[in-house]
This record gives sequence, C-alpha cells and structure tokens, in this order.
Amino acid sequence: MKRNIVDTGRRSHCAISMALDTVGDKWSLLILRDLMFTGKRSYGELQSSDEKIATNILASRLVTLEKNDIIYKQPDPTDSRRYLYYLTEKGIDLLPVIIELMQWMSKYNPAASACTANTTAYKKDRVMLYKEMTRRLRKSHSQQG
Amino acid sequence: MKRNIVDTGRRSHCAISMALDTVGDKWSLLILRDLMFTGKRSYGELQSSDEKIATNILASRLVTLEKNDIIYKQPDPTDSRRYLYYLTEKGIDLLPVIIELMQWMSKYNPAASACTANTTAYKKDRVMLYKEMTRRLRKSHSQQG
DNA sequence: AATTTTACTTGCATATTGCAAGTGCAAAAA
DNA sequence: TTTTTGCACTTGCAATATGCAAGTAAAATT
Repeated sequence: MKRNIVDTGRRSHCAISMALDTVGDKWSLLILRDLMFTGKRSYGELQSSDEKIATNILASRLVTLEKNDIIYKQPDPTDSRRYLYYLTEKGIDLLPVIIELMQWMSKYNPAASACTANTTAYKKDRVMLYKEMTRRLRKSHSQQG
Repeated sequence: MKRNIVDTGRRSHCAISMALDTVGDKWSLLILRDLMFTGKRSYGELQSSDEKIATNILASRLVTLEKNDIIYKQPDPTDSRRYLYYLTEKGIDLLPVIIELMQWMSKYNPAASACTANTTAYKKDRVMLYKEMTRRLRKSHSQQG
C-alpha cells in the first residue's frame, strides 16, 4: 500500500467511504449476515455457506473484523479446538445496512431469497424491524464466557 | 470467471449476496453517493472526488451501473462532448443503504465527515429522513431530456 | 495408539484495481 | 480557419485482492 507519507489506509474522511474501507470488501457483510441470521458461530460453520468463501479469505476477514471491533471470539467451552464468533454492539449496529441491502434486492429481483423471515412484512415500519431484530441479536451475542 | 456450467455470475440466491454482487465492489456506492449528495453529473466531476478513483475503473463501473439499471446517462444539451449521469428509481432506492453506512461510521468514528447535512438530526426518524431525501432525489434525477 | 475433526496456514493461479499515457472528437481561442 | 484546450473515455502494464488445493498442528473421537 502506497498512498502518502502518513498512510491511514483510508481513501478519505467521508463516513461512507470509511465505512466501505471497513466492511466494503467482497465478504465481510456476508460473514456478518451468517452471524446475524443463521446462528453460525464457528469457523467451520461460517465456511459452509452457500457462497463458498475460500478458507484463507475467511481467516483474514475474521481477523480484520475482530481488529475493527465488529466481532469477537471466545473459546468454545465444549470443544477447546474451536472458537465461537460473536457480534459486538458495533457489529450489531450494521444490521440496518444489511437489511436495507436485502430489501433493495428483494424489491428488484424476484429470484432473491430472504435469508431471514419477517422483513417484507415490516417494509413500512423499518424502525420497528431494526429494533426487534437488534433486541434478538443482543440476546444471542452478548458476552458468553 | 469459472463457476459452474451455467454461470450466472452470482454467488448464491441470497438477496444480500446478490445485492453485494451488484454494488458490493470498491467504488459503486461511492459513485452513487456523489450522484446523490454532491450534485456531480459528468464523468469529469465524478472523477474529481476526494477518493481519486482511477479513470478506467470509473468508466467500467459506470457501464455496469447502467447495465444494472441503477443509473442512466444523457448527452449534455449544453456541451455535446459530455454526458450527464442520473439515478434511476432503482438507484435512488439505494439511498437507505448509503445513509445507514454513513450513520454507522459516524457513530463509531468521530473523524468521519457526513457528506450531506441533516442526517444526524433525523437519527431517530429514519423513515422521515429516507422519504424527504428520496423526494429530493426524484426531483433532481427524473428524466431530463 | 490411530484416525478424524477443527482451525487455521502456505504457495501459487486468477481476478480486480491502480497508474500513466494515449486517442478521438467537440468546444473555445487565436 | 487553424490551433489549442477540454472532455470522455481506452490501453498497457504494475500492484493488490481473491480463489484453489494442499498442508499443518492440536484436540477430540474411536
């Protein structure tokens, strides 16, 4: 990477640009989708998604997501080989982004499947939808160990 | 690209994944941001953003965004060398995604600048914010020629 | 003790993006 | 009317990011 003398790795100070520098790669939001909607928690489970993320890419994304305080991992108490990945509050706060992406595609492509229920029903009351789902996520992702 | 016999170019039928296949690259959403908030309309203006997109990438993104019916272009009536780019309704419908990205980054990084006014004020009433801004975008991006 | 499972790592191929220079045409200047 | 400048791209090649297949180490299972 070669930008300027003091390289921050960011393209600009625009919030949108910075957000994309953090989660705007090809895979991060799909990993977060799995943590949010599919209940996947371990490396192997995350690797088993339909999109078939390459193992080295998964590993590298998990590291940077953790560095950016979007997820955290804890050893699985039932199997010490394994780690379990959870969303932080910052990660949970990406829910609206993901829901809006989903609703957008659903609106314009009928072939798109929803990944989680109850979103179309709430089309007119997104705030309600965000709140309800955030509440659920807080429950399942709050500090475990 | 080599996926399977009948390659659709998409990773799965998940709406989120499909949305990211469409606008999940490094630049598309930044181009849309400029069309939405900065009033930039021509190739040269779009190229002049802080993030310094490479000219060949800009050209290629504009083509695929147009193919995907997210933007459209028309000759500039005042200068026949130039085209002006506008958002379609489908493009305008990406506004919530972009706003949520912006608000997310603004919440977690104080160094992030907003790109457009009035968003923090509406933090608690996003639906209102979406509606108001969509209305404005419809005005400035509806068929011109 | 041997095999399987799990979370990665490593090496190399392919794809996407970045950079610098160039092209063609229309507008503006001389 | 000729020249110069401006604008929307294209082209060739370098650098970075992603994809694939195989490998490794440690813990669980048999």
